[in-house]
Amino acid sequence: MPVTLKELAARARVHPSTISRVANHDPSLRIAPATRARIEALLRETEYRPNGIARGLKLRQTFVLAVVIPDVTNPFFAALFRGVEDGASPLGYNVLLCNTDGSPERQRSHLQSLHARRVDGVLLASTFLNDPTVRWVRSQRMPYVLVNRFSDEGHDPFVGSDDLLGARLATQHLVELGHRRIGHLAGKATVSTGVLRRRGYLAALADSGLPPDPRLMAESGYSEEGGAQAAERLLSLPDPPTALFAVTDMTAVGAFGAARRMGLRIPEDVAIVGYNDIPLASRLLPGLTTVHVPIHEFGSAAARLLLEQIETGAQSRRRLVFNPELVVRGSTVPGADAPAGRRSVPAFATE
Amino acid sequence: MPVTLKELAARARVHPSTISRVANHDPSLRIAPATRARIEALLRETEYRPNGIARGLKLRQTFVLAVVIPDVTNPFFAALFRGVEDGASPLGYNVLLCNTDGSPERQRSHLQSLHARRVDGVLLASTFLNDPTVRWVRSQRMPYVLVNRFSDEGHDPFVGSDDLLGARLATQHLVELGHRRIGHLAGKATVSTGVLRRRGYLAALADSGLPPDPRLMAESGYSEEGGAQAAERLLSLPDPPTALFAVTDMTAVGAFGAARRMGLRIPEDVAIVGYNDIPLASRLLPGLTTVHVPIHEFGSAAARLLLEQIETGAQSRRRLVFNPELVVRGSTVPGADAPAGRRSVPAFATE
DNA sequence: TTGCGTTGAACAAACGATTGTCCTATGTTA
DNA sequence: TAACATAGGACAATCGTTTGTTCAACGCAA
Repeated sequence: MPVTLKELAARARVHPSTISRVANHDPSLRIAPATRARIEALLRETEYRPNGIARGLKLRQTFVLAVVIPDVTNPFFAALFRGVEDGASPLGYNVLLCNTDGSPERQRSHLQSLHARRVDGVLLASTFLNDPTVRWVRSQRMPYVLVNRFSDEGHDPFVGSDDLLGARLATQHLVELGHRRIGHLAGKATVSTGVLRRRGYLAALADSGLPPDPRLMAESGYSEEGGAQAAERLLSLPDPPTALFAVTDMTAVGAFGAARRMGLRIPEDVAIVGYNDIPLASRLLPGLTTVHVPIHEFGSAAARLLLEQIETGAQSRRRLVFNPELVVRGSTVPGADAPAGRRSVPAFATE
Repeated sequence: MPVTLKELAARARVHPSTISRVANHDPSLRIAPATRARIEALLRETEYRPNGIARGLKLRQTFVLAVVIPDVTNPFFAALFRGVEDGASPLGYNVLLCNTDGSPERQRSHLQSLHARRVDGVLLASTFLNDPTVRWVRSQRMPYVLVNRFSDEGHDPFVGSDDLLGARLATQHLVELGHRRIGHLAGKATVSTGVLRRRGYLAALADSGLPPDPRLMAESGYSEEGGAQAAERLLSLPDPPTALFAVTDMTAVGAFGAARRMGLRIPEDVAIVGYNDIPLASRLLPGLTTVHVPIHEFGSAAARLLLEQIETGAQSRRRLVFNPELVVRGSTVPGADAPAGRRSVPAFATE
């Protein structure tokens, strides 16, 4: 059993509060040098650490954050988590990780659990548009930040990238390469990234005077499996697309597999563009052309935003939107593998 | 502010303890049906959830576990974590994730923090041989399980695979393919997997009457970067190896890159074998021949072992050792990509 | 000697929940 | 009617810290 204040107090023949004050370096404490020395020796000797639970109860602060994501097995979210931990850990916070697998129910139950545990704040990267769980979190006045996906435009503290722009860049790139039939492996209509990237795709087509073709858009979700199925559907069309813009790198990876199984060459038979620039993207053969976003910074910036709210005790509405950048690799341009190490800077920050 | 027992008690005109008993379905509680109904209605109406902190203080149980790993960005550890969460979450536990980046100091400070927080138990997958931190954890009588790596032979509850056997299978496979100069991208001598896999490699060579060549062994660590460097060193030898056994899939991935940059064909110029069978392994081109271990099950089994200790309150010494299986893919045998979906079963469990 | 300012700590009330024990009305039995 | 169960809750201690307040003893000046 770890040592308690009371036990130390008994050994030092002082009151527990005195030990507490010495341990916490209370500046308002007046104490005889000898007593202080005795107590400090005892603290060192016993390696006393205050019971975090009791401390949390009294201080109403647990120094625990939580990250809620669909699946840490997805490299995007793993990197995101690292960003959060790297941002929060040096300040003494520990971070809980909760996977939802895209289930609203699981998201909800995780958040209720986190709330009951009195975590100091939550980072949400698994939310839907108009998400009831987000409304619940708001109503509980529990500090939170939305990451990558938003829920209700402009209502929440948010860190992410300009999805519309990113998707536009990606699609534009394909247009400029001469593609006329460009397919889209789309995210869900219930998720902001799905909607915005689709919109960016359509906007780029419109810019170029290309007519949108509903048959060239297939909802793939965000998994490799979904990407493979959707890609197979599109590529089996009588008049198949010559290029695909996938809502996500993992989706694009699925498309890679599907194209390979169908005996199609990349990029000669079908060019593929992804989104996020996860590490895997540059390791594919050919490299995956994709839209780079600073994933790790999403996490650390979100952590900062969250900690800021926790410290000030005030709900923030700051939105940090990074500028996405196109990274051209071999999956669209033969032999054009880009050098690694790009960076993004915040495009703009409102409020 | 979330509602407290005291507030509910005031509203229901009963004592807080009564509310508590109703909320917890205390079987020994005798109460008038009307009162019970009134309280239950109140509980539902206010969506009362007991303050987890206060509860933890009283019950001396937090329902929080922690997973300590080098880096969740590594797919192996991401999958491991999922296994743990999937095993623990249904029982009401939340899981903290701590990354050490292989630093003993960070590992130590994380564990001290976790201990002060009174987490119910810890899963350690970042330990070294003869790790002082493990000894400290033991001395604190904090429930723990070592995963994948062990520290002091047979002293700790452990879940992992038979590294010696796995490495032997891998190397044997290369021998059987006719390779005579087989290099090893070795893990660290301070980590059990590093030592055992190296030993397995040497054992397989010995079995085949092949003399070990110190120049064919290069310490690569466990990162892709390290694997690339070590591979480049070996492949630049005047008399380079025709095959490489990498301590880890990520190391092998690094070797892939290095070989490619040197203009070597895989497997014609150099065959490569990895270890762990992370999802990435089957997506490489050619697919990576590797030693399959049930990563997700490592996590869930370890969680079970940990929870068992927590429930019984007894330190366990059970060791769960899974049987590794060789998965042959294109990186050793041209065009031989294995079907996905292998399974391992526990080879044996001691004590 | 009285009074006052300091010094050096002790006291005690939280923070919210859990749980063993005690108390007070009823109703029942002899 | 006295004695006694029993039902239905109230009481209070406790988990380990933190922190505002109080208090005894001492030194010093008047």
